[in-house]
Amino acid sequence: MPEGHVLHRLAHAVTENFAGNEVESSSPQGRFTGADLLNGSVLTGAETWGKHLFVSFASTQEQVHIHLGIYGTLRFSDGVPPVVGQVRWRLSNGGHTADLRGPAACALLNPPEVQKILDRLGPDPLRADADPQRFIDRVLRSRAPISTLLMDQSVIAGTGNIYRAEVLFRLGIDPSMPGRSLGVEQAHEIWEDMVALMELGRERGRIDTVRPEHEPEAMGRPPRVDDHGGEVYVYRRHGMPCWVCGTEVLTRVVGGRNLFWCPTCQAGA
DNA sequence: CGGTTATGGTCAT
DNA sequence: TGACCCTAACCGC
Repeated sequence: MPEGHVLHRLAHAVTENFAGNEVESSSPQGRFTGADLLNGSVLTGAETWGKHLFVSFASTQEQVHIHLGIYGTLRFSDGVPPVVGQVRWRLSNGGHTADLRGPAACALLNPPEVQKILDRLGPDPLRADADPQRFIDRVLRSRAPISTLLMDQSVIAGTGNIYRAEVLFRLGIDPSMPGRSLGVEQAHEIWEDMVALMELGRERGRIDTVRPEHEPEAMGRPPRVDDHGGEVYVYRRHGMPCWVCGTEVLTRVVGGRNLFWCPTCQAGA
């Protein structure tokens, strides 16, 4: 259940748990054929671009490419627990074990294949080497609605359905506004807010987007109860009153995904 | 137990 | 735009 902040945390966790270690690698489910080739190799590290995770080994130039898709998970546990359910890839050093389930992608790729994936990705707000100008330029030139652009990984990599809805709310931007009708200033604000929110998400492991004055304690309201975790303004709050103005939060399917917004706070330019 | 849903993406039309 | 891929959790019957 991952937006980019989760993948960055996972890269860190893989590195922390296994870097420098000879690892046992297997595919209990049998669908990751490269797993056996890596068994006994020394894992050297893991890195994330957008929602893509790459794991490196000392024995080969090839990297394991992982994309979790909408419901993939990578979970860590102590020791070596019995395999439960569909485990695509199991990585272990005896002391710690990581189980990958339900990924959209898990494959051993050579450097050109890795590069091909990276070439498709826009700047990642969580990477120090990200170039915000690439994002700004794409947005200001596009006729597509900003809500669509924020889900386009070639425009901005790592952002997903929660962050797009929340950033647009926080900046009071109508989701249907074409990218090119936004101001340069606004485009910069979107990037900066995305960086701030995703850094917080990476730190906490959950998505919190509510400003201090709208937090449960400040407003005397109960905390948000939703299994995605985190305090948010509009994501999955359709039919409920906006915490800022009281208007009913709306939802609509945009590009096959549920978009949420407040028609009053995000009334447009 | 079956239907629904999910922070995603690709491919065909 | 729609079909389809991947897995688990949750809900109502």
